[in-house]
Amino acid sequence: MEIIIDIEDTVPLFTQLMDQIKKAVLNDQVRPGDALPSIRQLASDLELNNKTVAKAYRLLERDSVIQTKGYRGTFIHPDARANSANDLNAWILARLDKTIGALRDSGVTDSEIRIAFGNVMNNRNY
Amino acid sequence: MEIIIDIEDTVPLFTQLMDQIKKAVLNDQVRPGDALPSIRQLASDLELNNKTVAKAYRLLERDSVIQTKGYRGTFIHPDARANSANDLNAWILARLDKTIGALRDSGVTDSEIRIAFGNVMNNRNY
DNA sequence: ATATGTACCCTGCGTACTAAGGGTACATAG
DNA sequence: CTATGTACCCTTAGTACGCAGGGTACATAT
Repeated sequence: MEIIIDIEDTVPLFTQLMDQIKKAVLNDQVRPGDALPSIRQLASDLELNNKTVAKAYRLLERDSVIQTKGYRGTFIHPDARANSANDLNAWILARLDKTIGALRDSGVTDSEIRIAFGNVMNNRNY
Repeated sequence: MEIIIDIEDTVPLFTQLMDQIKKAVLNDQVRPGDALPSIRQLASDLELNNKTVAKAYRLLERDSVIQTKGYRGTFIHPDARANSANDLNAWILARLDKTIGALRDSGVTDSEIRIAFGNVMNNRNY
């Protein structure tokens, strides 16, 4: 599995990393159970910050593409193939688009939507 | 109808203005058909910018609390009482809270929600 | 000429977020 | 002692938005 990070790309580094790991899974370049480099190792190889790699790993684990086993390292998830094909962001977008579209159709301004959104995100639900 | 604007208040000026006009409607201090001051006149009286008053009027008209009749001026809407009792922002908040709560419950991070939200608001639905 | 709502240009200030990095520390298990 | 993931602390740069104001202009109708 060869990973290439382009720091000039507008795509965030952690996203580039996630995308390439998922791509490697889909292309059978890595298979369930295979070990991945440690966070620190990969960060060193790619000249990235530990936190950037850790972020990508954390999200990939949430999406069940990889599995971290504490001090034993990180491995490809048994269901990695199926889960790598999921486009979570597209799903989020569709859900939000539906709600926001309904608000806009009701004459609510974008400004009002943004303010209400900010309140919800900060748990100030009033 | 007496309107008092507190520029020290954290509540936005146009919101204070909207609130007080709606309150005057609910208290029967103004009635459907009554004329309101012109935008420029009210801005001058309250020492506000024309655009601030215009913004409040625009939103109040959208909410059918007032009616603007072009060069003839602005008047209280026939259904002003009922429409002044509506809390649009609470309704927006409830709609968004439902969608966002579902996303959060699915493990989506706030960061991801915010980014997707930004894309939807900018009609970059991809 | 005057007054109406409305639309557009521009500014400034405050706020809040993402992305990314630097550093330190911890419990775990070998 | 070493390596694992993880959790904090901090900073920096870039971006985007709300609110408010200043100014100019327009078609409308009296």
